Amino acid sequence: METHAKEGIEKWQDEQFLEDTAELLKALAHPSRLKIVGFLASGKKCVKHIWEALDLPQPNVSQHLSVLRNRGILGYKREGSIVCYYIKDKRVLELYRNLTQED
Amino acid sequence: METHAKEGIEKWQDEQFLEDTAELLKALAHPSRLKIVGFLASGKKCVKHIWEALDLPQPNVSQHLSVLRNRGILGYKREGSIVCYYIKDKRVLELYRNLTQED
DNA sequence: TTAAAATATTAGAATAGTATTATAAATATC
DNA sequence: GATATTTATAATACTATTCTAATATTTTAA
Repeated sequence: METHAKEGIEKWQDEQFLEDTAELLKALAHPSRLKIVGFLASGKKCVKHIWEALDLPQPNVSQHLSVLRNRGILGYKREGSIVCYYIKDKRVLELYRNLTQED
Repeated sequence: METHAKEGIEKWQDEQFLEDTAELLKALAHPSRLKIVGFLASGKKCVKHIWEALDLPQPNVSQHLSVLRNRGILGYKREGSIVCYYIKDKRVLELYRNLTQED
């Protein structure tokens, strides 16, 4: 009576887990993308607000947003002429809090 | 009466934090390195044991170990002719557990 | 001191990630 | 429709990462 297919297998033996998780971490493993995630941790923000607040060139931010969006970390919503991004993957919020907490 | 220098500043505004954290994540953001960390999560292991258990070429593992070691994630101890690695950075254990916990 | 075992390093080619610049697309306003 | 604003995409040059194969280093034991 197995309730899960991979019961008893350690996570590090699950190649799918390793690849997916590495992809997730890779997406976060850049100062600017981490900055974006940190900025979005307090809520949804529009693109212009993001690149102005973070003091980064607009196309650069747009590219980083697309990395985060394509890996399912961010979601977005068009609101008229502006586009607003938010953190979609709850695990990422947890991870970010984990990384920012003082020891 | 400030007890910390950077009080009141959000973490995402701290460029040093962003760079350090991105480096940490980058070191973990590879399937084989994640696999090594997962294997070491249960305790110290010697190099041969690592590359045999993980079914990876010896020089490859050695290179990955050096990445993890250089970034302070792993520590090691020579014991006679063999070298044993262990997880030195406690944050990484927390991160790994965070990543492996089921939702 | 030589040989074997364990681990590390190096060199090279292939691939991937990045910033910058320029341009395109979508929407809103006039 | 013309124009301004916002965001995305493309092209390029540059740098970094990765794997593989070969070789070096360290330790132990014969």
